[in-house]
Amino acid sequence: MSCVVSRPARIQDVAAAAGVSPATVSNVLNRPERVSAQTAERVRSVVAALDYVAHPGAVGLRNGRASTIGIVLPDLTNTFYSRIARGAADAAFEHGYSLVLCHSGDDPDREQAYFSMLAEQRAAGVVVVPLTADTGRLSRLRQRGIPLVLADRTMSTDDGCSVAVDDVSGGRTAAQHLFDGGARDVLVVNGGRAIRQCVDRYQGARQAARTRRGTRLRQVVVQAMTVEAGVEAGRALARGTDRPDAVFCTNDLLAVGLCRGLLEEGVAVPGDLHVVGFGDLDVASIATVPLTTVRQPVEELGRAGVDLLVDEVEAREEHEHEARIFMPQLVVRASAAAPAVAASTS
Amino acid sequence: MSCVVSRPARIQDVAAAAGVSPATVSNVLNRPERVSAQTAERVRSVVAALDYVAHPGAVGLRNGRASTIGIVLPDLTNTFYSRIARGAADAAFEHGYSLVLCHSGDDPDREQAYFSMLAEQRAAGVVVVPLTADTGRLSRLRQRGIPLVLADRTMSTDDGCSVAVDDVSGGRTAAQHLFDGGARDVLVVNGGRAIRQCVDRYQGARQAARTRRGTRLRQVVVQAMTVEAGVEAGRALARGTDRPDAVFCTNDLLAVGLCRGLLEEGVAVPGDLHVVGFGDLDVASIATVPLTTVRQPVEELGRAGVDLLVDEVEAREEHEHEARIFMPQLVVRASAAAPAVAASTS
DNA sequence: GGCCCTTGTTAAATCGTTCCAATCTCCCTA
DNA sequence: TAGGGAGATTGGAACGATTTAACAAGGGCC
Repeated sequence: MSCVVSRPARIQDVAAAAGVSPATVSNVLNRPERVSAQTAERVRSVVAALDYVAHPGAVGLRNGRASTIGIVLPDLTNTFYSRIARGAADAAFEHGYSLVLCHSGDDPDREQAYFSMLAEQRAAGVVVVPLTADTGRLSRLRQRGIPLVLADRTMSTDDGCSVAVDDVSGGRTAAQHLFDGGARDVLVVNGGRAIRQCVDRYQGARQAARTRRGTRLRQVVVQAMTVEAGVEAGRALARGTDRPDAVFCTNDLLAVGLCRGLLEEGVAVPGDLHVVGFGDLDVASIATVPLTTVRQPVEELGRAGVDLLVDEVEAREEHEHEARIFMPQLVVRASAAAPAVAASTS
Repeated sequence: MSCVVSRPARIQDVAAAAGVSPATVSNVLNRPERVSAQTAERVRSVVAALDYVAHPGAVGLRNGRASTIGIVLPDLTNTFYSRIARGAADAAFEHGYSLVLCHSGDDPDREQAYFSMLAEQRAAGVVVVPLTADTGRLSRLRQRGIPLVLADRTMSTDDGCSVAVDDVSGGRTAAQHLFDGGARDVLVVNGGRAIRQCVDRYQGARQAARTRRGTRLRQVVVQAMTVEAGVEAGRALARGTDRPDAVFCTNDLLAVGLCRGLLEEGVAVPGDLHVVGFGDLDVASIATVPLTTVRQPVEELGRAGVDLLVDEVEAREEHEHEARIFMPQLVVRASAAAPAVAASTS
């Protein structure tokens, strides 16, 4: 077998072929203004002919910084995180960085090991969805001179950029839709107080309720945010008295379960009761009763994280830290009807 | 603000502190047998004290190969691929490689661009789920001296390693379960002939049918492998005459839809009809009728891909290309009952 | 004509490792 | 005691780029 391995061209090869020094080639590529027009032209044609591309490793070594961005995620299996990864991958590709995937699997030690690894390879920066709110480990990275962007968490803009979804707004949107559909008495089926997202979403719903006179907002907290918990809540609701007009479940699994529990007990969705979920998981669109829910621009989170990072790395002085907040959007499906043509708006 | 950026230790710092040359430090770390026990001891303690770790970029430059593995995937949004990524990330972490995430988004040009990028940075190797069967672009990578492992596709072991799931076995397992449950007349609801997986799964089902006397296996091909198509198939089935005892849907979306279509028309699952799906998507476990289905060890695919790659890179001569095939497993849930205690087996 | 300034180009140092070949030590043997 | 050899250590040249400082060459000015 003829197995000719063609060595990629080095800067010296280009220099020799163009009859200039390596320094000039580097100048043509990086600071064209320092080089005469005809030299530049000649060099460029050789670059094209030899298909020359600078070796990123060598550049990284010399510049003290690799053209690499790390993304540290708790769990790739969760579509929320894999969608962040997807957005980050797109943005990194567009900016010409390579993205190092770090999946910590909910293990703080492994997360820490990834931080060290990224520091060792002098990554240009890191986008991280941290496992815990403990900022100590994060700031150590920053001390090593590696810029950091927080995703799905916020932080003071003194310390760096962050990107997140506005859960309060999401909760408000969901509740508003129910009220606009004619509901007066809305129940929020919510996860525990310890989960920031749950607290925010409920707070948003309360805001919506406050602006409508004569409405009522109740809350019930479930043990787990799973389909099973939703089924149980649905059954309880169907059997109980004082049933609300509509339910806002703070995630889609709960909502799917709730619908199922209600249907089992003969309560029709959306006939007897409107239901809104949160998250727009795949299951929302394919559920028996397609779910009206709130979609988060998750890919945008990853994308913006990388954008901000690249800005920080490349603009250096001019860069200003920023906390970018994304607004979720309502996706209307069958489980909660479109707003009746309300008298108030037209 | 006191912003002391502590420079990481270099090999020279270690050498100086231990009173030896950089070469000796390198030897201690890479070829301990060449160095006396006491020197090694001294150097090692300094390494620990200074927290020294070799700069991967410099190592890569010197060795002509970075400690980086690329993973090229069509679409991170698809859990099949993100689970591959997860397995690959775990394995890469264990082997001490960093994993560069390349999401081609079903765009061949972008896939090609990633190949070039990985070649430029002298990646140690690439795990790829290729968009097309066109091996030209792949072999070009190999010509650049970069080992390649194919995932979810097979190739001649002359050209490299590959990892895949045995869809024939999966189809057989699914059908066997139905026959073991007492079915004599099984319908396969399948995707198009153009999809390799569909063909294989059906073939497996046929094998299972052949080994049982007095059984019948039919097939119906649907336009798309979606819930909607499944619903339609379910309704048609319920209304039609000559209804089978059991149905094997070659993916879970079809199966979920089928169950729904059947139930709408008053056919009970598993009461009147057993249903088996394929894939074990999230939706399988949370569907109204929890789905008996076939689980593929997808994470193992990514994990094994990286393992094989690392073996090829590190064992060099001794490495033998390998086509590793993984066996899917049946997950029994409600939609198809556990086998009756058959007279034949006991 | 000598001096200085500008413009374009380049030699050489540097980044942090690895590895080959050379050197140095020490001990054993003749 | 000189010579030889084994074992441990080290100097220095890569690897492939960037960048600083220096150097020619040409032009304007006194």
